[in-house]
Amino acid sequence: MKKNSGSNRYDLELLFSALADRTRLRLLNLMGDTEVCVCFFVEVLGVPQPKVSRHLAYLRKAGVVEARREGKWMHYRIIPPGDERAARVFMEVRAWLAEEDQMREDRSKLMNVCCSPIVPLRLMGAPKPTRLAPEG
Amino acid sequence: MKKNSGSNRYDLELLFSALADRTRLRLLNLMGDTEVCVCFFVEVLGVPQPKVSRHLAYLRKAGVVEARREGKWMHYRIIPPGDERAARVFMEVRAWLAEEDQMREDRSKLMNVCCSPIVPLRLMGAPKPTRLAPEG
DNA sequence: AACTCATATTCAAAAAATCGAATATGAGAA
DNA sequence: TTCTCATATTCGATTTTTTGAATATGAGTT
Repeated sequence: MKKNSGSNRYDLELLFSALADRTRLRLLNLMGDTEVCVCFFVEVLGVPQPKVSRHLAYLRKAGVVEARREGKWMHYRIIPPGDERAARVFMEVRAWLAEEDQMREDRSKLMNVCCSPIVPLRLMGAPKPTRLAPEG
Repeated sequence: MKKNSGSNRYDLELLFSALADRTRLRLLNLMGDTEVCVCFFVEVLGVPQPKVSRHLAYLRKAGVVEARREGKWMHYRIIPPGDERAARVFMEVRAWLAEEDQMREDRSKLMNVCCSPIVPLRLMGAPKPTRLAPEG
């Protein structure tokens, strides 16, 4: 991955590189405005766990998500960029994302997986996605 | 370069891949709302001509710029995406771009090069950047 | 036709990104 | 401590992207 040059406030290419990959876009879309446990990403996207982990690390290094540990589980959430311009772009991108068919499907799959009474083996006892407090 | 999958209206990754490169961002920034001749890109960015040409081709394939021939010169201009979401993101990105130091420098260098009475050899007789008509 | 000039393309090498497979880490349970 | 489970990281291989150098194209000029 590219390094953040740090010359200006926010690295444009770093952000766009982060957004230039389907798996990472799907991860961001799933986070939406909730904090999501890694195991749900693996379940919903149906990709190998190390792959999910690697892409989450990429997003972390790009500064767009943050992780929180809870026991053995890790929760990821989006952190909007501090820079105003960057934040606006990022917001628009997420709104755009949300309209794509695959992204819609992913979100409804997440809904099913976490709200259904029949829980997949993999997710027994996993902490469900929790809506984040509106910023303020 | 990635291919446009065509499933949905506009390919997100294709756009972000196009934006995930310094040279291409600088080219877009220089175009702003004017049509610019390739020779000016070469002069202002100070990079080899084939490199400029290749990146312009990339932007063309990504559908964000269009070329117009005028004799032996080629003019490039930005074409905002047809999709409303995409257009908004793209607009925000350009506004953000314009605030970066390097981008500012590039633009002022372009100003100097095309308005100064002392024209570099390379640009003798080259058609100057022309402001595009406001869309409508 | 031949020549010049601006731009585009090809080519092979270098650099970077991505991947699956295996392994490491680190927290809780026993 | 050892064991298990969720997640992270490393490894080497594959694929993709980017590059400089050389060459091709294509329009005007002579």
